[in-house]
Amino acid sequence: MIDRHDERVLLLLGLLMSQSQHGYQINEFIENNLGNVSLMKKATAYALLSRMEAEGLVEAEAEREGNRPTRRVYSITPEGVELMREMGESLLAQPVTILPPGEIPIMYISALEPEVAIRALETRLAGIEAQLRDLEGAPKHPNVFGVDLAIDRRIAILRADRDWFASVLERVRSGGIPLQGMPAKA
Amino acid sequence: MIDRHDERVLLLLGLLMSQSQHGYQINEFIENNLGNVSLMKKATAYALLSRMEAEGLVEAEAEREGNRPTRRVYSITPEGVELMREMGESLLAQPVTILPPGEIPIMYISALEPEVAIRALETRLAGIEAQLRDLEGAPKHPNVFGVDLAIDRRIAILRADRDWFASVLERVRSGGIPLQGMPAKA
DNA sequence: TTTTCCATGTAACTCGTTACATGATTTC
DNA sequence: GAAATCATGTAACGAGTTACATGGAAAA
Repeated sequence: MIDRHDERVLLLLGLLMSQSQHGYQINEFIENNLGNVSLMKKATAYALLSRMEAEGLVEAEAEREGNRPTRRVYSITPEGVELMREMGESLLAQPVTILPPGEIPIMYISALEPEVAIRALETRLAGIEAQLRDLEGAPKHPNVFGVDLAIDRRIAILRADRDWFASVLERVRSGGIPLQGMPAKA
Repeated sequence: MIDRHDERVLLLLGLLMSQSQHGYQINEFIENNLGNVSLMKKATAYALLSRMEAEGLVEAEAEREGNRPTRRVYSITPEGVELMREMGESLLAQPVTILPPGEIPIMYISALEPEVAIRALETRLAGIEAQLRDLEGAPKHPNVFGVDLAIDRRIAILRADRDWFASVLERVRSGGIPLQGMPAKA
């Protein structure tokens, strides 16, 4: 079972690999540049960083600039580099179960009235296309390792989803999927 | 923000729509037939059902067969039917953010040694193809509403993922994606 | 002068899972 | 006689999010 947790550790290690940073900085970067890749929140990042410090994956050095709040600048340790190497490989190799949200309402399409189903599917399609435009038009990060690559994958998946919904809509319109509405309670 | 929670309510309502059932029965059905669509666990189902009863979406009737443990047979109420109608439509219309797991290691592909990356990608591809075969060969549920439809969507998405990984592997092999391994720490 | 930015951290809460308790009964 | 099945439920735990506390500095 691999989950988001390991990926978050990997993400932090990777960010510290390119340069030593403090928590605030890391969180800003994630919010500003990686919104399409990770949803990790500030509190989680801070907590993970100090846990990783306890595990020896990173080490912190206090630093004060002017009289701004003291900041803890984290650097990756050799153990961290080693773990990143291992995780990078093993997580990449591991096929992940994509159980996309939104499967349940699909199961029950046939319980909807035809016009209702068609309207809902049209809305869904429009929404997916908006997401696609958003991703396709997202600012590029050519210098920041493979963010663009990761986004490219999301685009590929989204396109497949769009095409799938389009074909279902078509089938519903042409009566290929019989909709009977809600049957009376047994 | 729609999440898995609403979908679970919808799932339970839908299951009770086709027939009144008790918790154990529902859980068995999910485990045996809906493993590809929902991962909801027993304890969650039981808790949700009693919460839904408190909300008036379902009602329970105690029933004892022989001297087996008494079971609580749930039936959907008119309020439940109404909610299901609403949720079915709104959740279907709502585009969901697919933030597939596995994006982070992709970001860091370029930090791997070429042979390592290629090996990992090959493993990943093989794993995805295994998942695909598994889904494509999954037992059909022609009588159980749209399970097959939902699985069809997963297949479409998985195929896109497979193709994407295949093309990345190709690009890595041909040097289209430069891999430099881990840079020395700054 | 009030708001926003910097910077870290804690506390409360939500949601779901695992594991356990119970007790009779059929199966091995 | 031990183990799995039926049937429901509770308790403990884990992971992550929201919201808050703090306090100086810069910006509106």
